[in-house]
Amino acid sequence: MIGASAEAAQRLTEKLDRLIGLTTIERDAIAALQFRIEYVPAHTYLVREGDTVTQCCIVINGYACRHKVERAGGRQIVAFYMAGDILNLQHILLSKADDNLQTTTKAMVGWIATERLRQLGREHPCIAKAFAIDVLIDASIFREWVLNIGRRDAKIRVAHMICEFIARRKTLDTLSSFSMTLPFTQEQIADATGLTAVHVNRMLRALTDEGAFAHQNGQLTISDWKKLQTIADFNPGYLHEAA
Amino acid sequence: MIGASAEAAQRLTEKLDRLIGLTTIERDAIAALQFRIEYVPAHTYLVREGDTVTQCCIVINGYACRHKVERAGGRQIVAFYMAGDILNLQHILLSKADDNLQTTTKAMVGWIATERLRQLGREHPCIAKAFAIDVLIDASIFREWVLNIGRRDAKIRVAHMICEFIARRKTLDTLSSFSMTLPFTQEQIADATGLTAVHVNRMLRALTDEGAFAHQNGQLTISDWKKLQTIADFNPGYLHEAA
DNA sequence: CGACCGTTTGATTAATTTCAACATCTGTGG
DNA sequence: CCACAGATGTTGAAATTAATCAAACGGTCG
Repeated sequence: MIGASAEAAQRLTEKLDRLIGLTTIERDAIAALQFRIEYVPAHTYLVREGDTVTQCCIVINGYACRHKVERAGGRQIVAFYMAGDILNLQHILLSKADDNLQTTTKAMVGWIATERLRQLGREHPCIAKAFAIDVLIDASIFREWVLNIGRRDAKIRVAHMICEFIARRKTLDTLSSFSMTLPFTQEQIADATGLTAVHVNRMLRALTDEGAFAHQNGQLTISDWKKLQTIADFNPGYLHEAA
Repeated sequence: MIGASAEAAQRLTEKLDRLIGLTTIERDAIAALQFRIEYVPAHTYLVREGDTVTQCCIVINGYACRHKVERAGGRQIVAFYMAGDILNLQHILLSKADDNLQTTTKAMVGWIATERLRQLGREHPCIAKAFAIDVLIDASIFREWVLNIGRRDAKIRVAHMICEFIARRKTLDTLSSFSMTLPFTQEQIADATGLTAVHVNRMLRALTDEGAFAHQNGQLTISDWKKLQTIADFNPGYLHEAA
């Protein structure tokens, strides 16, 4: 059993190590960071649009999302976050939040001053580089979402979003058949794909019918990962995973 | 009359200066950069998805876009670029292109090795910071596009996209009434908003009818900039312009 | 002039939303 | 342990939005 702050540091180390590889010195520097730990229920706002933000937030366990709201009240989720993800690295350089960060499940998160991360980046250029790469990959994902929502039909769109979630969680194992929990309500999938919950329900049904996957009670079973990716027009290049 | 490479440096200086303000030393460092100048026709590919990229490209005049294509052939423009914009700063850290860069009009562009920009960033941390801020603002714009395409109806979507273009071109003057050239075909607007050209045409008509703007031959006349922004649900905060 | 590209318009079709009802699951307090 | 309330999931029918198909119009360039 390690302390909660150490666990946050551990998650961050794993993530950055995956991105560029870390030396012992850099690992130690990250391990020395102090995170303020917070246990929050589902649907808790971590940052609101317009806030001036001086703390970065890392997910230790649970899930969170980033979303924006248009005038008529429609909500669009623009990103999902999971263990190890830093929600708002951008606040290292931009203080004003232009959207909302909210947990989607019960979660454990860690907070650390943006100034502390700036200092870390100055002292360890490779860590600064890893932060920058993380931001660039996020941007690449946003672009794929624009394509997904703008040009793919509802069924493929939902399948693609699920593929991306799986690809980001799986981290490297290459099983063709597996099972996992989908920690989203159909309404959250709808808000992420620009559809309605009702239509997402029908598309999940259609995907199940054609054997893309089986699902019940939020449990998703993939019998043929390659096939699902084909159905979803999913090509993971845009995730820029360490090969 | 200055040399073309110097003009590229000039545009870049203006842009970075707008983002964070530059010292004389930094300006001189940018002025010392050598750009390889290229005059290209409309619809020229500058980078293709899958390319390994070792040069960054800056627009000196004309317009370009970034786009992705889905399996069925649908094209989605995910960003527009104009004079002073660096198209692909991301290749300073990611070598693989995950989408296409293409001019939309005849254009003059300047190329410079990513390694040269990395060196510049190492020698001038403030320039590195300006690069990072530019990337972060781009990411913020992608997120707004996800919202725009995912949740706003066609008319507002088109109006919003036009507002963003105007806001990025206007740079600070606060006229309420003005006129400008829209350098896009209706098909390009369609590819950027996730609609068809036919429907864009009808939405432009509807916007004209309700007095959002007048337009003919690609010339756009705005009589009430505030009103257009209201119609478009356009709030420029996400552009993070230097206030 | 004629070909081509982009724009405009109308009619029809397809995809998705909306509305409404009901079913199922989950957590909580009695 | 059960009953209940609230949230989530499911289904059907109608309404709406946007796409598709098709044709004509307008300017531009060789």
